[in-house]
Amino acid sequence: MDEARARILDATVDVLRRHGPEKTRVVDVARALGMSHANIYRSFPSRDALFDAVTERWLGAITDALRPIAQDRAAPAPERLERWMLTLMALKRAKVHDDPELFAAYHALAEERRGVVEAHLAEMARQTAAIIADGAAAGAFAVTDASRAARLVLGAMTRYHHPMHVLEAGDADCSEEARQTLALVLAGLRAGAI
Amino acid sequence: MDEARARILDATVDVLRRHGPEKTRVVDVARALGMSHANIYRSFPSRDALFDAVTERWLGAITDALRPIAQDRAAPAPERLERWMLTLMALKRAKVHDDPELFAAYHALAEERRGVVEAHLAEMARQTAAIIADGAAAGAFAVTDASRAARLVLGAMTRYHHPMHVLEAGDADCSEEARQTLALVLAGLRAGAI
DNA sequence: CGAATTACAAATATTGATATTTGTCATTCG
DNA sequence: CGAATGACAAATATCAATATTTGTAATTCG
Repeated sequence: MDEARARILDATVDVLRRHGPEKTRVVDVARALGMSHANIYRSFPSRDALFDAVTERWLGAITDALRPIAQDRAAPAPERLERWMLTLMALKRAKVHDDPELFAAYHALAEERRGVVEAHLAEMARQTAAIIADGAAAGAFAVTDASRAARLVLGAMTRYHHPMHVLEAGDADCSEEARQTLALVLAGLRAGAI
Repeated sequence: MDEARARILDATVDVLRRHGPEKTRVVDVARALGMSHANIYRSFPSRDALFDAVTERWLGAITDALRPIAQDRAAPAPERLERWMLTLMALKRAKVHDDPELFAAYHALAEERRGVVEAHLAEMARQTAAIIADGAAAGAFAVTDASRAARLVLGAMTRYHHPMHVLEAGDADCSEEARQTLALVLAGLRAGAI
């Protein structure tokens, strides 16, 4: 059953890549799998739910890749936060570079799935807050509310990780600019500017 | 002639407000003015040029409103930068609040007029750089390249002034969050983090 | 003579008749 | 009996015929 779900999700991504989200039909997905479309509804209650699941899996892969960095309590927080952020950017940039169509499809998909995206952003904030809390405990940051600081850091870096901006940047490498922006913000955290 | 252009621009904005950019026809604008559409082409070479002019005027009003702040060399740079940024946000928020349809129309319009938007962003960067340069001269910022610093500051604040994000935020007041983010960044500039 | 219009071809949008898709369910398959 | 399907009504999408709009140029208006 769960195996079936995964196969359907894979096929859906294939169709999305080729046709974009607007023109991806669940009949197309069924055809791609050589099954009747009714069979898809055994795994997913609706087209919307199928698309939600695709989006969730995509965003989940990102937070999964970042989690080890967020949890690597051995490394100093400022360095870890930089690594986390640059890895996030590199992940997205690689996706745009490898398959701009698919990235655009995923982005368009996510635009309409506010709930899924909110949950993703919450997890991103949780990971960032964990790093900042460690930094505060170690005396690297003069921060009392790690969650609030995390929200500020993610906000300040939106320009560099939001899919829309990543897509707009295309192949341009913004990592140096992002690194400098983060350096400014980290200096603020260190100095206890908030 | 220039008077005619202004009247046409006003009428275009009216139609845009009601119909959105997608469905705004130059025939509609002409009808709204009680003239033949051919007459519009005496003032603007094409529909595209008309829309460019509308966008330019909109964005110009914003930079015009901010310029006095950028040029107020009496005030200390950090304070001035904060005032500049919060004014920018307040301007946009007010526009969204007063007439969300129109703001969305302007935003959609701007999305397709890269050239006009680039020029606007360049002017924004120029104003920001002027403030930062003053701050550097006065010793408030440890910054050698004011233009680069300006780019970083605007990038870090994208989340708070980019029309798309402003539109998404709707009526929510992000100014406190923005103020804190800017405080972090300013601390970085003060500390010479770049 | 400058300001505006009507007239027009090419490009674009609208419409409504037709075909496809979505989601459900009773039925078949193994 | 669980897994999959075919058949179906309602909702959507497609498509081609029709109507509107764009941009130009020749013509009228004051």
